[in-house]
Amino acid sequence: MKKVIKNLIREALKNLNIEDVDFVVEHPEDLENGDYSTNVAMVCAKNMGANPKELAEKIVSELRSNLKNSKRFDLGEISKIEVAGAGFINIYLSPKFFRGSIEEILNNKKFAQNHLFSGQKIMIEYTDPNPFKPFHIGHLMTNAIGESVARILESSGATVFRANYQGDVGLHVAKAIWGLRKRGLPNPDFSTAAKANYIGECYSLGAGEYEPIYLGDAEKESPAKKEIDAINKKIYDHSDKKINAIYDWGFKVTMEAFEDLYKILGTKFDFYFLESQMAPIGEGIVKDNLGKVFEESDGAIVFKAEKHDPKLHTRVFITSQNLPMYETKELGLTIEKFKTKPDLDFSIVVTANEQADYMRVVARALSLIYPKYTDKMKHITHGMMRLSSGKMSSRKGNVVTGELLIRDTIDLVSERLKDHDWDEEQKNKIAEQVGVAAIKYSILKQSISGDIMYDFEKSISFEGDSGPYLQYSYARANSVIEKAKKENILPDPHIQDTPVEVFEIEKMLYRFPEVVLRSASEYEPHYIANYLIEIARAFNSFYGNTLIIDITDKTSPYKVALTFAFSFVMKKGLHLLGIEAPEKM
RNA sequence: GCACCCGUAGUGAAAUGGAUAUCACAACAGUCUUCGGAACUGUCGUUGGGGGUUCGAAUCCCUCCGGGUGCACCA
Repeated sequence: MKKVIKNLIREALKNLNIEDVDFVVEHPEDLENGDYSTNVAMVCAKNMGANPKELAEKIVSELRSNLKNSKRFDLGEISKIEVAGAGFINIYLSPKFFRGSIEEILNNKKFAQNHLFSGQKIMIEYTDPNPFKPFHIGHLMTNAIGESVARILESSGATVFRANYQGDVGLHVAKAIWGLRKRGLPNPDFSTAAKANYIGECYSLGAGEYEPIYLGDAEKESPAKKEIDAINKKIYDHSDKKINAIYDWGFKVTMEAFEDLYKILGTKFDFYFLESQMAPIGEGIVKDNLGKVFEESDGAIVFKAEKHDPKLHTRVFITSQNLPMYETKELGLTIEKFKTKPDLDFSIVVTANEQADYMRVVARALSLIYPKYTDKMKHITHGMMRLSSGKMSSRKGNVVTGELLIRDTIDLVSERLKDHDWDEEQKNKIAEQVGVAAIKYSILKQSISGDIMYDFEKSISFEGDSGPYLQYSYARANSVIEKAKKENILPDPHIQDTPVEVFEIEKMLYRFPEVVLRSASEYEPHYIANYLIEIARAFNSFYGNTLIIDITDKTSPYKVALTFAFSFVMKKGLHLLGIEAPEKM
């Protein structure tokens, strides 16, 4: 439709002998100002030194006569063209157009899909929790964003591979194992989640004890540090059977606990990469390029990125102790991804924005070594989940674990569901879906770059601008459809008897594909979240003010069709956010 | 200190350089005979300060103020 309007205007300009210009056709913020609006008159007037309003009137009368005469454009889909404000031309679509769009939504299974990434293979890495450490709400944020972006890309024609990258070795593991030896292993009867939680506590204990002891101005190495460093060495060289046993047990428990969470969250990873396996690959790359890209400095191997870009800085890749840093493992990881899927068009990594600068340095090093990957790496950074009381750190133990947040939220939902006489299993399933929706929506409703304040008191919302509100409106539409079936009123979008009024909801549903396209091109799920809130509000308003099911009403089949179209778009939209749409709640 | 990101009602957010800056929460006032009140209808209230570019600025540029993150052997 947008293209049709643009062409119409171009033709009008040609007839009026006005030079073609760049102009925009967009949806005005307020539906009062039409369905589409253009600034063409203002742009032309500026070039010609003319009065924008007068010019707009001229263009409009030309448009009107073209619409009447042209066989190409007289589709009866435009009902009104007006000049408004400082010289805007507002275009109002006709009921015929809206009714056609409802039919399109009902009949076209591929409605809402676009071809932005058609045929492309994309790997997206997100979540990245570390075994032996808690799954905190930052991981929840990365997971929600990564999963949503993955689904949006799929809906734009891409084949997406989901990847997870986990730190299975390193000091954090030694700290957790030190804590486990101090406190003993947990009760074997504990659930997987409780065991994982226990391991997280042991990690915090070890991390706390590892810190130096402060004595006035001086500081002293803690006795635990030596022990933890010794454990760390044994983990690397697998020399201690007892430690190996604890390691294998702890690794299995935490990975299983993560897997349980992914299931609740609706993520299924295709590939798992482990840091310990990336390290030797990265080391090989660094050593092969020593003297070319990397250089020695104070015994370490570094990359002086500022030589290539003054905004970048030097980073150590291999320490003076000959240990590979995270940077080196990241090199190995990227290469390994392209080795796993050689026909990958590009590879996306999703992390918090604190990693933005260092990723730029790594990407620079990589593109010097493998120029062919330069345009195939994309880093998406998001804001941080933060507490009112400063930065969250699993080292300090002041974390809200993701598992705890999910469980508490689900409990809240269960409380509200307890009066329904559905069976327990169904209730639990719905509570899970609604709880996850509340959490995910609170993350995805805003632009990914912003930080999210997590407030213990307010927690998660279920009303108004919330995930459950979206699900509620879907469930409501669904129950209307159920009732229509019973009354034997079949949805029919193209009957002659349609309501005189065009509802707000009709004016919004046809815009869904544009919203998805924009979300895909900017990697920003929040456009979809905002759009869904708008249509949910419009539908609830329609529902509240109109009787949909009414045998005596000839327009009832159309209203049922409209309800169908809404429920289709809502379900699809929720899916793109990684949120389930329960039939009832 | 240097680099990057960010300042929008009491709170959380939205807004391709476009119109009277949008939405929710909170607060206040209504709706409860129709299909699910996790709802609907209203009221209230906002672009950190100062310059500039533009027909037009929350948006672009400069500057000041305030916040966050990163900056050599952690991940």
